[in-house]
Amino acid sequence: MNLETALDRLKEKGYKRTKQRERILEIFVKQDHYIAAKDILKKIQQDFPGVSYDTIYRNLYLLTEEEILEATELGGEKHFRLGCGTHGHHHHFICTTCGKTKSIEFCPMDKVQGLNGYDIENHKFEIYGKCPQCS
Amino acid sequence: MNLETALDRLKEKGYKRTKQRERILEIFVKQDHYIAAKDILKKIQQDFPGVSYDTIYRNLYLLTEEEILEATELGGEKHFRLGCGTHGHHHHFICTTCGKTKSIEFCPMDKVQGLNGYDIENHKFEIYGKCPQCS
DNA sequence: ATTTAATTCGTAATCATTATTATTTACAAA
DNA sequence: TTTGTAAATAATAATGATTACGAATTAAAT
Repeated sequence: MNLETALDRLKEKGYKRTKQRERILEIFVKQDHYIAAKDILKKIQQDFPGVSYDTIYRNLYLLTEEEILEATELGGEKHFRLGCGTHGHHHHFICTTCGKTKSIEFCPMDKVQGLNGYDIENHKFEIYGKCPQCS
Repeated sequence: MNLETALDRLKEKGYKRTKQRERILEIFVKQDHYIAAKDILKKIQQDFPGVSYDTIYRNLYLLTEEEILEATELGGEKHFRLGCGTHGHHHHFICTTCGKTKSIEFCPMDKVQGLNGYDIENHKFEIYGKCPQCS
Protein backbone atom coordinates (compact mmCIF):
# COMPACT_ATOMS: atom_id res chain seq x y z
CA MET A 1 0.00 0.00 0.00
CA ASN A 2 1.32 3.45 -0.86
CA LEU A 3 0.79 6.77 0.84
CA GLU A 4 -1.84 8.19 -1.49
CA THR A 5 -3.94 5.04 -1.47
CA ALA A 6 -4.01 5.10 2.31
CA LEU A 7 -4.86 8.80 2.49
CA ASP A 8 -7.59 8.38 -0.11
CA ARG A 9 -9.12 5.58 1.87
CA LEU A 10 -9.21 7.83 4.93
CA LYS A 11 -10.71 10.68 2.94
CA GLU A 12 -13.57 8.47 1.77
CA LYS A 13 -14.47 7.86 5.38
CA GLY A 14 -14.49 11.58 6.12
CA TYR A 15 -11.18 11.73 7.98
CA LYS A 16 -9.04 14.77 7.38
CA ARG A 17 -5.61 14.87 5.83
CA THR A 18 -3.25 16.29 8.42
CA LYS A 19 0.49 16.75 8.29
CA GLN A 20 0.94 14.50 11.31
CA ARG A 21 -1.17 11.72 9.88
CA GLU A 22 0.64 11.96 6.59
CA ARG A 23 4.01 11.79 8.32
CA ILE A 24 2.99 8.73 10.36
CA LEU A 25 1.92 6.94 7.21
CA GLU A 26 5.14 7.87 5.42
CA ILE A 27 7.13 6.12 8.11
CA PHE A 28 5.18 2.90 7.74
CA VAL A 29 5.13 2.93 3.96
CA LYS A 30 8.91 3.09 3.99
CA GLN A 31 9.53 -0.18 5.85
CA ASP A 32 7.87 -3.49 6.61
CA HIS A 33 8.94 -3.66 10.26
CA TYR A 34 6.90 -3.68 13.42
CA ILE A 35 7.51 -0.39 15.22
CA ALA A 36 6.65 0.53 18.81
CA ALA A 37 4.41 3.52 19.47
CA LYS A 38 7.18 5.36 21.27
CA ASP A 39 9.54 4.93 18.30
CA ILE A 40 6.92 6.40 16.00
CA LEU A 41 6.68 9.35 18.38
CA LYS A 42 10.45 9.86 18.24
CA LYS A 43 10.48 9.88 14.46
CA ILE A 44 7.54 12.26 14.19
CA GLN A 45 9.11 14.62 16.69
CA GLN A 46 11.89 15.29 14.21
CA ASP A 47 9.32 17.14 12.10
CA PHE A 48 6.76 18.13 14.73
CA PRO A 49 8.57 18.76 18.00
CA GLY A 50 5.33 19.27 19.90
CA VAL A 51 3.48 16.18 18.77
CA SER A 52 1.78 14.38 21.64
CA TYR A 53 1.24 10.75 22.51
CA ASP A 54 -2.44 11.37 22.10
CA THR A 55 -1.95 12.12 18.42
CA ILE A 56 0.24 9.08 17.90
CA TYR A 57 -2.05 6.58 19.57
CA ARG A 58 -5.23 8.06 18.13
CA ASN A 59 -3.83 7.76 14.66
CA LEU A 60 -2.26 4.34 15.10
CA TYR A 61 -5.56 2.97 16.35
CA LEU A 62 -7.50 4.73 13.61
CA LEU A 63 -5.19 3.33 10.94
CA THR A 64 -5.45 -0.13 12.46
CA GLU A 65 -9.23 0.16 12.59
CA GLU A 66 -9.24 1.09 8.91
CA GLU A 67 -7.03 -1.92 8.20
CA ILE A 68 -4.19 0.20 6.88
CA LEU A 69 -1.94 -0.92 9.75
CA GLU A 70 -1.65 -4.20 11.63
CA ALA A 71 -0.96 -4.35 15.36
CA THR A 72 0.66 -6.85 17.66
CA GLU A 73 2.02 -6.96 21.17
CA LEU A 74 5.75 -7.50 21.54
CA GLY A 75 7.43 -7.47 24.93
CA GLY A 76 4.50 -5.76 26.61
CA GLU A 77 4.36 -2.94 24.05
CA LYS A 78 2.03 -2.45 21.15
CA HIS A 79 3.79 -2.50 17.80
CA PHE A 80 2.45 -1.56 14.39
CA ARG A 81 3.30 -2.20 10.79
CA LEU A 82 1.79 -1.49 7.39
CA GLY A 83 -0.88 -4.06 6.64
CA CYS A 84 -0.22 -6.70 4.04
CA GLY A 85 -3.86 -6.64 2.99
CA THR A 86 -3.21 -7.64 -0.59
CA HIS A 87 -2.30 -11.27 -0.09
CA GLY A 88 -5.02 -12.30 2.33
CA HIS A 89 -4.90 -13.66 5.84
CA HIS A 90 -1.48 -14.82 6.95
CA HIS A 91 1.01 -14.77 9.82
CA HIS A 92 4.52 -13.55 10.47
CA PHE A 93 7.99 -14.45 11.50
CA ILE A 94 9.23 -11.44 13.49
CA CYS A 95 12.92 -10.71 14.05
CA THR A 96 13.48 -9.97 17.72
CA THR A 97 16.48 -7.80 16.90
CA CYS A 98 15.42 -5.56 14.02
CA GLY A 99 11.65 -6.10 13.94
CA LYS A 100 11.64 -7.07 10.29
CA THR A 101 9.00 -9.62 9.33
CA LYS A 102 8.54 -12.45 6.89
CA SER A 103 5.10 -13.60 5.87
CA ILE A 104 4.00 -17.14 6.65
CA GLU A 105 1.21 -18.07 4.31
CA PHE A 106 0.14 -21.08 6.35
CA CYS A 107 -2.64 -20.55 8.91
CA PRO A 108 -2.92 -23.16 11.67
CA MET A 109 -6.64 -22.57 12.12
CA ASP A 110 -7.25 -24.72 9.06
CA LYS A 111 -5.82 -27.71 10.92
CA VAL A 112 -7.28 -27.21 14.39
CA GLN A 113 -9.91 -29.64 15.60
CA GLY A 114 -11.74 -30.33 18.83
CA LEU A 115 -13.29 -26.93 19.44
CA ASN A 116 -16.93 -27.77 18.82
CA GLY A 117 -19.07 -25.64 21.09
CA TYR A 118 -16.39 -22.99 21.41
CA ASP A 119 -17.01 -19.55 19.97
CA ILE A 120 -13.75 -18.61 18.29
CA GLU A 121 -13.16 -14.86 18.09
CA ASN A 122 -9.53 -14.53 17.27
CA HIS A 123 -6.18 -16.23 17.08
CA LYS A 124 -2.51 -15.40 17.15
CA PHE A 125 0.35 -17.25 15.52
CA GLU A 126 3.75 -15.64 15.45
CA ILE A 127 7.27 -16.98 15.16
CA TYR A 128 10.10 -15.12 16.83
CA GLY A 129 13.84 -15.29 16.21
CA LYS A 130 16.65 -13.76 14.22
CA CYS A 131 16.40 -13.01 10.53
CA PRO A 132 19.35 -14.01 8.32
CA GLN A 133 20.86 -10.52 8.56
CA CYS A 134 20.72 -10.43 12.37
CA SER A 135 21.71 -14.00 13.21
CA MET B 1 1.27 -30.80 39.08
CA ASN B 2 0.40 -30.71 42.77
CA LEU B 3 1.52 -28.41 45.55
CA GLU B 4 4.18 -30.63 47.12
CA THR B 5 5.79 -31.54 43.81
CA ALA B 6 6.12 -27.86 43.00
CA LEU B 7 7.51 -26.97 46.41
CA ASP B 8 9.97 -29.88 46.26
CA ARG B 9 11.21 -28.71 42.93
CA LEU B 10 11.84 -25.27 44.36
CA LYS B 11 13.61 -26.72 47.39
CA GLU B 12 16.02 -28.62 45.17
CA LYS B 13 17.06 -25.35 43.63
CA GLY B 14 17.65 -23.82 47.05
CA TYR B 15 14.55 -21.67 47.19
CA LYS B 16 12.85 -21.35 50.53
CA ARG B 17 9.37 -22.48 51.41
CA THR B 18 7.44 -19.40 52.46
CA LYS B 19 3.80 -19.02 53.36
CA GLN B 20 3.28 -16.54 50.56
CA ARG B 21 4.86 -18.77 47.96
CA GLU B 22 2.83 -21.71 49.18
CA ARG B 23 -0.38 -19.70 49.01
CA ILE B 24 0.34 -18.52 45.47
CA LEU B 25 0.91 -22.07 44.35
CA GLU B 26 -2.26 -23.27 46.05
CA ILE B 27 -4.28 -20.84 43.97
CA PHE B 28 -2.84 -22.12 40.73
CA VAL B 29 -3.07 -25.78 41.64
CA LYS B 30 -6.77 -25.32 42.23
CA GLN B 31 -7.69 -24.18 38.71
CA ASP B 32 -6.46 -24.34 35.13
CA HIS B 33 -7.31 -20.76 34.27
CA TYR B 34 -5.07 -17.91 33.26
CA ILE B 35 -5.07 -15.38 36.09
CA ALA B 36 -3.84 -11.78 36.04
CA ALA B 37 -1.16 -10.72 38.51
CA LYS B 38 -3.51 -8.27 40.19
CA ASP B 39 -6.09 -11.00 40.77
CA ILE B 40 -3.46 -13.16 42.42
CA LEU B 41 -2.63 -10.22 44.66
CA LYS B 42 -6.28 -9.84 45.64
CA LYS B 43 -6.58 -13.50 46.57
CA ILE B 44 -3.35 -13.54 48.57
CA GLN B 45 -4.38 -10.43 50.46
CA GLN B 46 -7.21 -12.38 52.03
CA ASP B 47 -4.55 -14.29 53.99
CA PHE B 48 -1.69 -11.81 53.98
CA PRO B 49 -3.13 -8.30 54.03
CA GLY B 50 0.29 -6.71 53.72
CA VAL B 51 1.59 -8.66 50.74
CA SER B 52 3.22 -6.46 48.14
CA TYR B 53 3.29 -6.47 44.37
CA ASP B 54 7.00 -7.12 44.64
CA THR B 55 6.32 -10.47 46.25
CA ILE B 56 3.68 -11.41 43.71
CA TYR B 57 5.68 -10.60 40.62
CA ARG B 58 8.93 -11.98 41.99
CA ASN B 59 7.25 -15.29 42.69
CA LEU B 60 5.24 -15.44 39.49
CA TYR B 61 8.39 -14.87 37.48
CA LEU B 62 10.36 -17.36 39.57
CA LEU B 63 7.70 -20.01 39.13
CA THR B 64 7.56 -19.32 35.41
CA GLU B 65 11.35 -19.53 35.19
CA GLU B 66 11.21 -22.89 36.95
CA GLU B 67 8.57 -24.01 34.48
CA ILE B 68 5.97 -24.53 37.16
CA LEU B 69 3.81 -21.77 35.71
CA GLU B 70 3.19 -20.64 32.13
CA ALA B 71 2.75 -16.99 31.21
CA THR B 72 0.95 -15.16 28.45
CA GLU B 73 -0.15 -11.63 27.70
CA LEU B 74 -3.90 -10.99 27.58
CA GLY B 75 -5.27 -7.52 27.00
CA GLY B 76 -2.02 -5.83 27.91
CA GLU B 77 -1.69 -7.70 31.20
CA LYS B 78 0.48 -10.64 32.08
CA HIS B 79 -1.51 -13.73 32.99
CA PHE B 80 -0.30 -16.94 34.55
CA ARG B 81 -1.48 -20.52 34.85
CA LEU B 82 -0.12 -23.81 36.13
CA GLY B 83 2.10 -25.38 33.50
CA CYS B 84 0.88 -28.45 31.65
CA GLY B 85 4.38 -29.87 31.49
CA THR B 86 3.28 -33.49 31.65
CA HIS B 87 1.77 -33.90 28.21
CA GLY B 88 4.49 -32.19 26.22
CA HIS B 89 4.49 -29.14 24.03
CA HIS B 90 1.07 -27.86 23.04
CA HIS B 91 -1.06 -24.74 22.69
CA HIS B 92 -4.29 -23.34 24.13
CA PHE B 93 -7.70 -22.04 23.42
CA ILE B 94 -8.24 -19.29 26.02
CA CYS B 95 -11.68 -18.06 27.05
CA THR B 96 -11.65 -14.27 27.00
CA THR B 97 -14.39 -14.15 29.62
CA CYS B 98 -13.35 -16.61 32.32
CA GLY B 99 -9.74 -17.36 31.39
CA LYS B 100 -10.33 -21.10 31.26
CA THR B 101 -8.23 -22.97 28.73
CA LYS B 102 -8.48 -25.98 26.48
CA SER B 103 -5.39 -27.70 25.20
CA ILE B 104 -4.72 -27.86 21.48
CA GLU B 105 -2.38 -30.73 20.79
CA PHE B 106 -1.57 -29.58 17.26
CA CYS B 107 1.55 -27.41 16.87
CA PRO B 108 1.77 -25.35 13.69
CA MET B 109 5.57 -25.34 13.72
CA ASP B 110 5.46 -28.84 12.27
CA LYS B 111 3.85 -27.48 9.13
CA VAL B 112 5.74 -24.23 8.62
CA GLN B 113 8.10 -23.95 5.68
CA GLY B 114 10.17 -21.24 4.05
CA LEU B 115 12.28 -20.17 7.02
CA ASN B 116 15.65 -21.49 5.91
CA GLY B 117 18.37 -19.18 7.20
CA TYR B 118 16.14 -17.90 10.00
CA ASP B 119 17.11 -18.65 13.58
CA ILE B 120 13.83 -19.61 15.27
CA GLU B 121 13.82 -18.92 19.01
CA ASN B 122 10.19 -19.10 19.95
CA HIS B 123 6.64 -19.15 18.73
CA LYS B 124 3.18 -18.35 19.96
CA PHE B 125 -0.11 -19.89 18.90
CA GLU B 126 -3.22 -19.09 20.87
CA ILE B 127 -6.91 -19.14 20.05
CA TYR B 128 -9.24 -16.71 21.80
CA GLY B 129 -12.98 -16.78 22.24
CA LYS B 130 -15.79 -17.95 24.49
CA CYS B 131 -15.86 -21.37 26.05
CA PRO B 132 -19.19 -23.31 25.95
CA GLN B 133 -20.11 -22.08 29.45
CA CYS B 134 -19.49 -18.40 28.64
CA SER B 135 -20.88 -18.20 25.11
C1' DA C 1 20.65 -20.69 69.44
C1' DT C 2 23.26 -18.42 65.92
C1' DT C 3 24.21 -17.16 61.49
C1' DT C 4 23.32 -16.01 56.86
C1' DA C 5 21.31 -15.49 52.69
C1' DA C 6 16.79 -15.43 50.91
C1' DT C 7 12.56 -13.26 51.20
C1' DT C 8 9.24 -9.96 52.27
C1' DC C 9 7.16 -5.32 53.26
C1' DG C 10 6.26 -0.73 52.38
C1' DT C 11 6.72 2.54 49.38
C1' DA C 12 8.31 5.04 45.51
C1' DA C 13 9.61 5.21 40.77
C1' DT C 14 8.99 4.04 36.04
C1' DC C 15 6.85 3.16 31.81
C1' DA C 16 3.13 2.57 28.52
C1' DT C 17 -1.22 4.03 27.69
C1' DT C 18 -5.50 6.78 28.17
C1' DA C 19 -8.10 10.90 29.30
C1' DT C 20 -9.08 15.99 29.48
C1' DT C 21 -9.62 20.55 28.00
C1' DA C 22 -8.53 24.42 25.45
C1' DT C 23 -6.85 25.65 21.07
C1' DT C 24 -6.00 25.05 16.30
C1' DT C 25 -6.88 23.29 11.70
C1' DA C 26 -8.95 21.16 7.45
C1' DC C 27 -12.22 21.79 4.40
C1' DA C 28 -16.80 22.53 2.65
C1' DA C 29 -20.27 25.83 1.74
C1' DA C 30 -21.65 30.53 1.44
C1' DT D 1 -12.31 34.57 0.17
C1' DT D 2 -14.42 34.39 4.26
C1' DT D 3 -16.80 31.81 7.59
C1' DG D 4 -18.74 27.90 10.18
C1' DT D 5 -18.03 23.59 12.17
C1' DA D 6 -16.53 19.20 13.20
C1' DA D 7 -12.22 16.97 13.44
C1' DA D 8 -7.73 17.02 15.04
C1' DT D 9 -4.00 18.48 17.87
C1' DA D 10 -1.05 20.08 21.96
C1' DA D 11 -0.03 20.13 26.44
C1' DT D 12 -0.60 18.34 30.13
C1' DA D 13 -2.54 15.19 33.84
C1' DA D 14 -4.19 10.79 35.27
C1' DT D 15 -4.24 5.91 35.35
C1' DG D 16 -2.70 1.29 35.75
C1' DA D 17 0.67 -2.30 35.32
C1' DT D 18 5.12 -3.33 36.45
C1' DT D 19 9.70 -2.70 38.50
C1' DA D 20 12.95 -1.08 41.94
C1' DC D 21 14.92 -0.44 46.56
C1' DG D 22 16.28 -0.13 51.45
C1' DA D 23 15.06 -1.82 55.80
C1' DA D 24 13.09 -5.48 58.41
C1' DT D 25 11.91 -10.28 58.73
C1' DT D 26 12.28 -15.19 58.16
C1' DA D 27 13.66 -20.07 56.66
C1' DA D 28 16.69 -23.31 57.42
C1' DA D 29 21.54 -24.90 57.75
C1' DT D 30 25.22 -25.31 61.17
